[in-house]
Amino acid sequence: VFVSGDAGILHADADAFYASVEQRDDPRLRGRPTIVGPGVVTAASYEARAYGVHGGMSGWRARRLCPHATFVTPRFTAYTEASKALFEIFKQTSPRVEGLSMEEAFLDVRGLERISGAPREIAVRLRNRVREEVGLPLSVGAARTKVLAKMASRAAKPDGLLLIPPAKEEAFLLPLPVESLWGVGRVTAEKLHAHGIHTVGQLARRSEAELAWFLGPAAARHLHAIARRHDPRPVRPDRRRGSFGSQSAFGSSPKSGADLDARLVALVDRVTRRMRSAGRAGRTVTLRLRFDDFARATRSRTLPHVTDGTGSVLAAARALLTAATPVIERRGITLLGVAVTNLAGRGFGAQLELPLDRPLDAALDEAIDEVRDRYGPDAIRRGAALARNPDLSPWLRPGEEAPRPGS
DNA sequence: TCTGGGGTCCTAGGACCC
DNA sequence: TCTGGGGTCCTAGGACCC
Repeated sequence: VFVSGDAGILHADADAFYASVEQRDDPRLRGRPTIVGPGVVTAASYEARAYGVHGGMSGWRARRLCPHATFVTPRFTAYTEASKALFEIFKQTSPRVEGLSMEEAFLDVRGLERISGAPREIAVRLRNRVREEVGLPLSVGAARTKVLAKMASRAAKPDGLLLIPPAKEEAFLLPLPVESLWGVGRVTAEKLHAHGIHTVGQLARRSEAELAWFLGPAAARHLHAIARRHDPRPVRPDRRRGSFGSQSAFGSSPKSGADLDARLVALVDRVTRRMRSAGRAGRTVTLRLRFDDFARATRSRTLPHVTDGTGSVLAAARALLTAATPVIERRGITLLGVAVTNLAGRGFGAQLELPLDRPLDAALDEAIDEVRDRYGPDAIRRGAALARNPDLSPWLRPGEEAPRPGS
């Protein structure tokens, strides 16, 4: 017996997104190795990946590996358009869509079988629609949890579909190397290897307390759970971003103070422009630095008021840059970045229609359940604190007074 | 692996409060 | 001047992801 809820979370991911858009728009590129981004590879088509080219690689290295590849300069407006079209179809497929980036999202399709069919049918239709209406290849993973769905779509690539029924979860997951787990990178993999843990199966046999000794409590809890196929995180449709940032890298030749200030002004302008068009404002300004030896540092200041204004963000960023001048002169600078975090308007909510014949209490209980379901068991406590205290920073508007520290 | 640009989440220490 | 137990907020760094 196969119940749809058993593999009702889809992870949909457009393959080699930027490169696929380029191949779609220029027929000459189809079937040929295509690399987006001179300088650094931002995307490589699967034809180019066959030669060992991958994202993040320097352009000259990619050229050496695959000399006959076509190099294309990125066209971000085209990618933004394609992303919109993609998400339009995602949202028509399920009311619960959580975007992870321009080209990938989780879709909760549980409970849709009477309307749309079983997860596999939904996934097949989704892939067809994206191919026909957007012209892009889409890989889809379907499983009971987010992690499994994400890893299934990765295994399905390129242009594939993989559904993992609950009975097959262990066979799929346990033999995999730990580094293939979503969230395990180089550092964590090395730590696990040092403790004799190489496969997910070996990880699943260790206790959380043991892992916590060398991974820290949060990573231990997370990895312990997902190795045992526990992942209760719901698909969250209305997540809002937590920061706006912009950075630019430049060569290691000496930079004058005036050069740096000009760059700073441009960065702040970009960031605050984007904030204003998104209708967001924040309180913490972070200056990001990278030195000649590629070491990084950040300097940040939290303002008493949220702001989206070029002037106030620039003033804070300038003060941080001035304070950092001795370090910059000593070590040399190769990257400057500005970010605004601590954004207002990060709350939790659920709206329900309230039929006139329903008692308010029942509807309220239902709304509370819905919030708990969407945002986690902790959300009510956090949300209640916000609701009781209108002065808390997340709901401040630009210019409103923020609470003093300690309140 | 000689390194772009945009993000998320977690950890740890310290100042400060009752 | 030795010091309990429970908190909040800010800063800086780091791992990880696309």
